Amino acid sequence: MLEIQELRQNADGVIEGLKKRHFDAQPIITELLGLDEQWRSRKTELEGISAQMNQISKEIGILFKEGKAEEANAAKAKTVELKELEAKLKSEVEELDEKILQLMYQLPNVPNELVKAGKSEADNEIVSEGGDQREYGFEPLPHWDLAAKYDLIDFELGVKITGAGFPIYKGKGAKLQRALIAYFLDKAEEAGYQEHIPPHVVNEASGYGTGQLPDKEGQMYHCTVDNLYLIPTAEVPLTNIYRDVILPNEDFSIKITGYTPCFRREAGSYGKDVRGLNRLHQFDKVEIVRIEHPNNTAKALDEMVEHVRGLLQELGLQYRVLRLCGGDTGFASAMTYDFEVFSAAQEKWLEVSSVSRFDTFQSNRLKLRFKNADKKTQLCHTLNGSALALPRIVAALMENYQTEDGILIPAVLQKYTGFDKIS
RNA sequence: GGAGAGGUGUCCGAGUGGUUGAAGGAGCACGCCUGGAAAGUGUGUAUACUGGGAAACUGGUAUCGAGGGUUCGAAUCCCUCUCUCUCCGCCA
Repeated sequence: MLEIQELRQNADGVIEGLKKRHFDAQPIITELLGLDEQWRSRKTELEGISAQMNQISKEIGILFKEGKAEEANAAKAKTVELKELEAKLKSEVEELDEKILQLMYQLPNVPNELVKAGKSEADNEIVSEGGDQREYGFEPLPHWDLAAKYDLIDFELGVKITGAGFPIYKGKGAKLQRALIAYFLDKAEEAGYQEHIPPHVVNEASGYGTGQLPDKEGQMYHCTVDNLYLIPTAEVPLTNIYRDVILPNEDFSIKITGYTPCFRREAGSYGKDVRGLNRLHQFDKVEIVRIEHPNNTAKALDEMVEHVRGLLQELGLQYRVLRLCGGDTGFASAMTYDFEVFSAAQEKWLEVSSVSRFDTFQSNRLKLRFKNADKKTQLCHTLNGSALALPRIVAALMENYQTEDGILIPAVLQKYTGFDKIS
């Protein structure tokens, strides 16, 4: 959520910035500022009345203490009218509050200055590329065929147990998952991220904290009996660790990581790119999360991008890094880098990581702050990224490392898998 | 799941209707004291919104788990929810 102060002081800047998303904020912000002005005047009025009420109550207390019951009762009569007025103003203020909040929820984050305007993924900028395209010398199989051929992943069995999008990994397929998770976590730890194993279900407050609620409710599985949500990403529990936290000084840099399964309903996305591992309802991911002083955000983002790049390089995958254009950048993000690996067998790029800076957009909701040099509280910046999401990495590894008689395991993973080839 | 006890500031802990944003203590910060330190001593020590002020600062409002209610007035009384602890039951 944007900061209302920012809108008051720099409405034009926000409107201009949001144009890069092809988002016309003008009408919302105009309405918002009007409501805000009303809100402030009502609020001032209300507080004046409350002050009077408090004063009278105090006096009544003193009168009773002095035994002047009659005067006290007379004073009580004065409050009747004030009380009515107070109630009326209070409900008006609350109503305005709610309207303002609903409008605030509709405004996405303002893109960073480096972000180019654009409508869709077609406008994303490729900022770097690495790795070589694989030459096969035979007709490569897509991963779903390889999964069947070597009995690594059983999609149909998953359908029987749960439904589409919940595959069952078997044998070396399962071991490969475990190896990747361990490898990613070890690399994150090496880079200074502290490992956490968070809950895989979260409460409503956490959903609001990172912005999944109220809007993206349909994306999450909801356990209605207990009103808990299955996490769509570790970002939710990991970032919410710092909900309602005020860090004591400005000397901080928090780096945490965690592996979790992720659950996404993906409602309405059937039929497109859903084959095999490309889009699942449950998948594994190692996430990295940072909480930074605003001065350090740009550097932190670069470090995260380099971290992910390092993983893809070690895995020997052909990849490219995209800086998303305004229109493709997530609602809460100020700037996002996507990582894609090339699948020669599917002849397309697969998104395997997304690294974003949110600046104060999340921390405003989370009430995550620090004490600055002036002893004032100030919002922290949050960042997060996948390092990495497993399914498409698995798909790319299987496809790119296939030979005619098996699938090779990249050198960095062999100590985790215990085998160097699947055949 | 059943029964009971509780949730007060950074922490401990008072407080059962009235100048209580909240005693007291600890911790922390700054000052005094000291050759230096300890001890001692003084002051300060929540968050948000809003008004005034260039700022230091200052007026107001709200906040004692959350939300409602009673009352001129609620940390204190009533209701709902939630969390923690103890006992019983169940159980990996």
